[in-house]
Amino acid sequence: MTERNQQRYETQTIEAKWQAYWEAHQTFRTEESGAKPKAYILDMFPYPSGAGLHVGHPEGYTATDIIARFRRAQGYCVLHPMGWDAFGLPAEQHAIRTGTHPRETTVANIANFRRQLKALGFSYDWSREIDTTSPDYVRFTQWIFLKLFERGLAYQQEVPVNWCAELGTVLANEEVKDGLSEVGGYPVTRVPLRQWVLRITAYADRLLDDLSLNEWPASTKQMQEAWIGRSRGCQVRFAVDQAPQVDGDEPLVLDVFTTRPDTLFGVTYLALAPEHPHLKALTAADQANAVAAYVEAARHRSDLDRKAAKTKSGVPLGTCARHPLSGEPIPLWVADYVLGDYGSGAVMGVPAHDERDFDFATICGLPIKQVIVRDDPTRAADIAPPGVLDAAVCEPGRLVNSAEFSGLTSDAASEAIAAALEAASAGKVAVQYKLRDWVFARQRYWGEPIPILFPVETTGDPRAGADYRIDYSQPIALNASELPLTLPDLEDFRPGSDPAGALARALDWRFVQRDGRWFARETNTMPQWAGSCWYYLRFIDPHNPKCIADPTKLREWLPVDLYVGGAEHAVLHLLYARFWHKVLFDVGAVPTPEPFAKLVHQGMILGEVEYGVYRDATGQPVSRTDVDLRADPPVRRADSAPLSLERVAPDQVTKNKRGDFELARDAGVVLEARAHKMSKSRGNVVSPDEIIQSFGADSMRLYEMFMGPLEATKPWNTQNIQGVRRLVDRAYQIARSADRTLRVEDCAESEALTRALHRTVRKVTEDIEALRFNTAISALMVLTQTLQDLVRVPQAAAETLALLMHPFAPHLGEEMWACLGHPPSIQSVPWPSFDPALCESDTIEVPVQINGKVRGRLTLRRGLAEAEVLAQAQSLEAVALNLEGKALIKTVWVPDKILTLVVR
RNA sequence: GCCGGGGUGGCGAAAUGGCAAACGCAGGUGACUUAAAAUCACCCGAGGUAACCCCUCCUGCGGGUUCGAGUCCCGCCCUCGGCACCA
Repeated sequence: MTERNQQRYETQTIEAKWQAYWEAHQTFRTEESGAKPKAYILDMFPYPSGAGLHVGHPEGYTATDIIARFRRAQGYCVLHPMGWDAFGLPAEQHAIRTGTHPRETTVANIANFRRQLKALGFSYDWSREIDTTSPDYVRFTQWIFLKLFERGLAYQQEVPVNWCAELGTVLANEEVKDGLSEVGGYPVTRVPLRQWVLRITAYADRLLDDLSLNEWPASTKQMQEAWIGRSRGCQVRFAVDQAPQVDGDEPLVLDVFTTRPDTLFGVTYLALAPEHPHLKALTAADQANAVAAYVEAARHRSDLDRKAAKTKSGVPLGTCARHPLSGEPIPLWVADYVLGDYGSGAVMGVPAHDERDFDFATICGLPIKQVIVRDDPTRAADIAPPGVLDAAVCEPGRLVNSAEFSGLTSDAASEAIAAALEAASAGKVAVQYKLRDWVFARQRYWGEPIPILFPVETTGDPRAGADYRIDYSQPIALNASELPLTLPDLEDFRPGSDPAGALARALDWRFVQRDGRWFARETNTMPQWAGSCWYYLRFIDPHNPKCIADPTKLREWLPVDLYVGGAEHAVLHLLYARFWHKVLFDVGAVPTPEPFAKLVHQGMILGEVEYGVYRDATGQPVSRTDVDLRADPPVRRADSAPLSLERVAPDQVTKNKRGDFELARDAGVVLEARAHKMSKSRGNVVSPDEIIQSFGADSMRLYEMFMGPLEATKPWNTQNIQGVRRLVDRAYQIARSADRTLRVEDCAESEALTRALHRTVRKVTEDIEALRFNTAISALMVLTQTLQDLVRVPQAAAETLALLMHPFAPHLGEEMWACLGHPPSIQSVPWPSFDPALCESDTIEVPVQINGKVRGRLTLRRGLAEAEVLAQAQSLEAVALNLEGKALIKTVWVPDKILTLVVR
C-alpha cells in the first residue's frame, strides 16, 4: 500500500457532490411500475419537533434506505417516500409561549428535518413529500371522517373524560399516567364532556382476526390481541327485589358478564362499580348515606391512590337481587374493584372461584360457596368443608352444589347453564371486549377541524354578540365539496377555561349563515393520530386533487411491503391505522383488507454507558450492593443515610470476578453501570449533525447498522464509529488503485479471489433480505481486507465491492463507481449475482473430535465416505495417541463437516 | 402479579444442534516519522506451563436430552420493555 496515494476520503465535499447530483437528476423518483415487480418501503414518518433529528430516527430510516436501494438494483420499482406528521401539541404550546403561529414553527422544523435527512443521503422520492397540516392533505383526512360519520362510526357522546386544565384539553386514557398527563405531567380530573367518538369496537373482531394476514413481530400481534381483549362468556340477567323503575316503566334488572357461567351457583353477592348509573336507585334508604359517602370517596381517589391501595373495600346497598336459576336472594354491594367502563359495570361475586371475589368476600364477611372441585379421580374428596376454603379455586373442574348441573364438567356446565338461562330469558352467550371506542376530539387549535355544523337558535348575529343556543343533537356533515375546512388564524392559541377549545373564540369562523339560518362549526379538532392513519395511502398518489389516491395506483402499490418504526407504536398507531384502512376497504376506497404486510421495529438506541458511584454526605463511596435503590434519593441500607450518585469516567473502572464494575483504585466499591435512554434532561443526546460533521453520513449509516441487530436495544458509542470510518477509507483506496487492465482470472490468487467475491455477494444479498445488516457489513469488511492485501486489485473485484457497498454507504458507492471509470449512477447498475458452485472450494478442513474434544484436523476432498475419513483420521498422530488403549464405540461422520469418535 | 425480549471477552457483537468469540472498538508490540497523529503489520477470554508446543476451564445458575448444547427441554436468578383488579 505504501506507494499508493493515501489521500483520505473527504466526506464533506464528496457527500455534498452526490447529494446534489441525486437532487439534480431525480435519481430516486418513483416510476410507475408497469411490468416490473413493486416494493413499497415505508418509514413511520416523524413529528418534526424543534429539537431536530436524534440518532434514533436514522436507524430505521437507514434500514429502509438500504432495502430500497437494494430492491432498485434488483430491478424492482420502489416507492420510498417521506413526510411529516406535523399537527401536534408541542407546536401549539410553543405558540402559546411565544406567540409564534404553529404554522411558522412547523414550517421551520420541517425545513430542519428535511435538511438533516438529505444530509444522510436517503433515497426518498421527495416529489411525494407529505405534510399532514397542508390543506390538500387535511381535505382528505376530513373526507375520511365524513365517511366514518356517514356509516355511523363517528358519534357524539357525553363521556367522563380526563380533563387536564393545564393543557386545556381532554386526554385519552393512554395519555394519562398515574393521574398526571403523560405530556407535561399536569394533574388530570374526570369530567363529563361532549366528545366525538369513533366506533372502533364495531371492528374489534376483524382487527383481531386479520392480524393473521400480517407478517408482524409476534409480540406486537400479542399486544394488539391483549388490547382488543376479546373474551367469550355469558351475559346473566339478575332480577332485583322491589325493583325501581327507570327509563319508562320497565323494572330494573342487572346484567352482568361472566366468562365462567359454570360458577353461577357459587354467586354469593353482586358488586356494582361506584360509577354504575343505577346505583342510587338500587340503594335502600337506610344505606343511602353510607353508599353516597363511599361513591364520593371513590370519585376523589386518584388512580395513584387506587394503585397504592391493594385491599378491597365496599358497602352493602341493603337490597337484593334474585339468582336467575335458583331464585335465592343475592345481596347487592358497591365496590371499587369493579370497573365502571368494562362490561356492564357490575359483576357476580363468586368468592370460591375468583381470587378478587375471594379477597373481597373475606374482607366483607360474605359467604364463600364452593361449586367446582378439581376433576381428578385420584383426589375425589377435596371439597373443602363450608368456610374452610383458604384460596379461590380458579381452574375449571367438575360441578358440585349446583342443582341439576352437579356432576358436569366446567365446559359442559357452561354450555348447559347458558342454555338454561336463555330458556328462562335470563341470559345469553356473549362476547366482551376490553377495547373501547376511540375518543376522537381534542380541545386544541393545532389539529384538523372536524367538518360538522350544528343548528343554532339565535336572536340575531351570534358573531356580533347575540344570544345563541347550539343544538348539538343535530350534527350536519359538510359537503365533500366544501372541504378542506381550514383553521382560522388566531392570535391567541390558549385553550382557556372553555372546554370547547380555542376555536370557540373565533366567532367569524365558528358561525356561518345558510339560507338565512345560523349554524355553528364544531370547535373540537382531531387528535394527532388522524393524519398518521392514512398517510401511507397518500404517498401512492400525493397530488391527486379528486380523491385520497387513484384506485388503479392503490391496486398497484398496496399493501406496504415493509413498514419500519418504533415498537412504541405497537398498539395505538398501528391499531388506529388498521381500523381506518378497514373502513376505507368497506367504503371501496382501498383494495386490501390490511395496510402493512410486513412490520419491523427498530430497537432503541440508548446513550453512552455511564458509570456512577454512590457517595454519602461526607463523600465516602458506598458500594451499590449496600444501597437501597427503592428510596428516593437512594439510601445506605445500614443507616438510611441519603446518597448521591456521581459520574465516574470509564478509565477509572474495572470489572471484578463476579462481573460487577468497581472503582479501579477502590476495589470493593461496586458501581452503577448503565446506558440510559437519550433525553435532553440527562444531557446524553447525540445529534446526527455532529456525527456527520466529524465522520460523514456514510459512516453514520454504517455504524448504526453495524452496532447490532436492527431490533435490539443498543448503547451508542461514538468511539466505535472509527471502525466503519476505516472501512470507508479502505474501500475508497481500493477503488482508486484498482487496475483496469487486470481481470480476476488473471490475478495470482484468482481461485481464492473468485470464491471470496461470490461468497460475499451471497452473504450480503441474503443478509439484506433478512435485514441482518450488521453481519452484511462484517462480510464487506472481510472482502475489503482481502482486496487490500492483493498486490494489484482487478477492476471487476473493485466493482463488486462498490456495488455491494452502495446501499449501505451510497456516497461512497457512487464515488467508487466514478473512480472505476463509470458514469453515474451506481443505483442504475444491476445487483451482482453469485454462483453457488463458485462459493465452495474443492478441499475442506474438518475437525476430528474424540469424546467432544477436537484432537486433530483433516484436509479432505469434498464428498468422501465415512470409512475413508475414519482411516485418514486414525493416521493422525494426535488422534492415534488419544485412541491408544481405548475401544472405539461409535463414529459419527457429518459429511464435509465434522468427524466425531466416541471411545471408552 | 401476568405477557414478551435479553443475559456470550474490558466493550459493541458473531455462531442451519457440529472447531465458541467472526467482524469491530479499546489495549499491547513493532514499522513509517525528528515527534505526534494518520496509516500498515502482528498480538489480544481465564488459568497452568509461563519461550513455544501443549493441557485445563469458559456462553447468568442448577438439572436433563444428545456422539455432540450458547442453541432443544425442565426448574431458578438477574435485567430491559409492555400490561396490570378486564369479571
